[in-house]
Amino acid sequence: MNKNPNFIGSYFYSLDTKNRLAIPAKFRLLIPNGQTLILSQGLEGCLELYPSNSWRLLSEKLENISIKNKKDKRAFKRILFSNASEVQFDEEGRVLIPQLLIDYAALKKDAAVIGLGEKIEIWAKHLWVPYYKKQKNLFIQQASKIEL
Amino acid sequence: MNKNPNFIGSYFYSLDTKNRLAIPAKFRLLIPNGQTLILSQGLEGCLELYPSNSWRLLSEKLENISIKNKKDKRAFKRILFSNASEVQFDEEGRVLIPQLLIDYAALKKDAAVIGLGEKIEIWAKHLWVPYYKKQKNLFIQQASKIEL
DNA sequence: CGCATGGTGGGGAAAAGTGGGGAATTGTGA
DNA sequence: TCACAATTCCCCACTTTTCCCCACCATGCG
Repeated sequence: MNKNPNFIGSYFYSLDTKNRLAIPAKFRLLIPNGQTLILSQGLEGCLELYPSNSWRLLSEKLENISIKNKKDKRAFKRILFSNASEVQFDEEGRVLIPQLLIDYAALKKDAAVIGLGEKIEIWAKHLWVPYYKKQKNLFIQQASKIEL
Repeated sequence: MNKNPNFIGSYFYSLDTKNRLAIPAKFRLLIPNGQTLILSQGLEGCLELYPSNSWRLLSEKLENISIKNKKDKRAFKRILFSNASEVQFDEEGRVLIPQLLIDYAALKKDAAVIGLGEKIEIWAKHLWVPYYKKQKNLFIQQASKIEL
């Protein structure tokens, strides 16, 4: 049951006035009932949503990174943890997004929810669309070099 | 039930005129009812708040730590313990912070409460914000090296 | 059509953070 | 021993946020 989830696909949903965002039913089916999720800042201005297992794996990985300096290591952990937040589904399968993370990701009404295997990314649609367009060409170039 | 707590996330609360500081409800839920907490000096000018279990773990760790100089070890322990203070929640989930520790952490009205797994750190906001900004870059450099 | 499912929206109760009054406690010095 | 001041603690009150619940509507499918 607790196999690694495999989130796939993109969905365009809307954030309501109470900062709630629906998570696709297909994704919810991959998450054990009642389990909490970790919502965190991602790279390129998106948010990352992890089942708590996956986040634990990630944070252990990050913590074992070789940072020589203990002081840097403490700083690293502080940033990692302070950017994250525990969230859970309401009865309708939505998640309440903390204001801090709304601001970070510049979320307005329209949001994109992207399945990326073990994690789910959440983008402001106005950021996702140009990013997608720009990267798509790059993707095609790269793909032609790669054997699939 | 008494599993290791796992405090996650950052909250910006305010210290009132009676030196009381709210602890996030999400954190309180992880602490058995009626349990006292240990508040002590942390590194980089913050305060550390431990559930008594975590505090016990910390002091055991401290015993086994290898500091060549025994004198340094004693000194470190003295500072840590002498400034530590037992605190408990009032009816509203707040904690009274002793004047000594207020001064140590340069706490003004605005405070940041950071969940770091087994412990909670408390920062003066005016210290946390620049610290956060500065360390975030290091974090991004490290994080972008990691594949998940 | 009729029913089930999935996303959206909102009312309202409950919880959470903030502030302060005032009693109880503690400590100090006369 | 007493008086006084400072501190701590127990309440209560107010505002905002969160959460439970229901209702609506579009879609898909037998």
